[in-house]
Amino acid sequence: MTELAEINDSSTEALTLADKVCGQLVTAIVRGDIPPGQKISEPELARTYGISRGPLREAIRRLEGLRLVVRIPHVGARVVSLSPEELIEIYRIREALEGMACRLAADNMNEAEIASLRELLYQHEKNIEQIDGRAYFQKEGDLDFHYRIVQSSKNSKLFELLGGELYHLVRMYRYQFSVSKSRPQRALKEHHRILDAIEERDGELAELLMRRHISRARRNIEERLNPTNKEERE
Amino acid sequence: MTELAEINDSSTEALTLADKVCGQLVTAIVRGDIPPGQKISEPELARTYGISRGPLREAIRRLEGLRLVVRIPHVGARVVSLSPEELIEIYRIREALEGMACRLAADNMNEAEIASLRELLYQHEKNIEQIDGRAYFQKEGDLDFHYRIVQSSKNSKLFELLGGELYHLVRMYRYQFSVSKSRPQRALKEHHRILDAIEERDGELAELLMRRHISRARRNIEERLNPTNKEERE
DNA sequence: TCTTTGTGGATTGTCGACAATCTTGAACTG
DNA sequence: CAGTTCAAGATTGTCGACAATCCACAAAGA
Repeated sequence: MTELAEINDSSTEALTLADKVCGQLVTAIVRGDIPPGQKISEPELARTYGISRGPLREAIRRLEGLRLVVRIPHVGARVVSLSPEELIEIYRIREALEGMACRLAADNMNEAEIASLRELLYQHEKNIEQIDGRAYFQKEGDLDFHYRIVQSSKNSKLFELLGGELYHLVRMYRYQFSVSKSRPQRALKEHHRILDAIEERDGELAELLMRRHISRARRNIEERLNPTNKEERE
Repeated sequence: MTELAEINDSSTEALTLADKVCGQLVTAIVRGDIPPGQKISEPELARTYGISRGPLREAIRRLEGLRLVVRIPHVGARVVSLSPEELIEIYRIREALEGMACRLAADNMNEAEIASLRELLYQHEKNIEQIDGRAYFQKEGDLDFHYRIVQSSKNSKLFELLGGELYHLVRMYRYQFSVSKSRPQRALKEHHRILDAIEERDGELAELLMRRHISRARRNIEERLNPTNKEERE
């Protein structure tokens, strides 16, 4: 977990209470400490985090913007619970957007960034070998790769979209379904190929490979959720 | 302006004050009543809308999530001011996402929706003929068309993304640069063609046409912002 | 017994006041 | 005269209390 932090606990910054608690809530929700569908009680949470209800409410409003909670006026907020369909939808969106990001990254990524990203992949390789069975770090590691590609696309709006709401939802899903360790070696190989294409400034190929990569992950999920009927729409 | 309302004033609903003011602020910002870059003073706005600072702050937090304001802790919030580059970025994202939405819409739109959308286009036609010069309604009208396509894609996450933050920014741009009346007839023709493709359930063609449509709009903007250097990257 | 209604409790929404921080302008010094 | 420091004012952040709304459960009636 490197830049993925973004909004996180352990903040010695000049952040406001609401921002700090918002970050803590994000990680709590993503990790499943607050399970999907659970009601969010303002008084209870306020006591838990030792703050007043004012900042807490602002934090919840921000979580709403991140699509991590759903709020109903005069009733309360609940942690979002992704349906399988919505999860697939997200992956289809990622396919389109990250494919685009990859193409842009091939144009805009500088040598240092490429080298640094390659280094990251080598570290993932070591992690996979070491912990083997429970590919725990790989989970966030994979997202790190994707995150940095998007970042290197130098398209700030794309970065906001993918790095903002979509990634938190994907992270949440990964933690809770613990889908990973499914195919770390293969995924890593695909990452290397994608980076190869970027290094050669072949944006078209990079986009194609990234789309395939995410598409495979999506089909992987679809099979896992629908183990019976093997024939998909294509 | 039909469904585009979404969050709006004139709400007799059981909405909370914060939600109502949030909607009012959205339209105020989109229409330029609060110009880009302007500082948002909490006490002043609270007096203006006749509410306390509490709900107002929550509304601002939501605007932050919609990317309509940028907030700096302990300093304050400012209305976002889009750079030309960011605007182009948004159009590139729309190209990818709405293209995808169009493909999905070709599969998932039912006959009634298609007929209704066709009707909308006829109304636009009449509007254009009537007011001719100042194609005012067409501005929101165009967005209505796009909005409904996205809606009919039946991909809820896609709808959230495009209907949420991206559209408000596009609407804001349209109002402020008043770029429209540029090519209403041509745009309308393209809309009809897109709908034709959807009617024939030709998702591939529908996607292609939508991408071209948005791409043209983007190039239109690029020329307007960079009138001198005619040679673009392609 | 099932439905309906009403009341009690709890939760959400709103407000005004206080504390912490930033900004601005003037006074002071080199 | 330029640059720095500091203090006053204003603004943002936080809190606790009150009002409005919803929910659950119990009691009454059909």
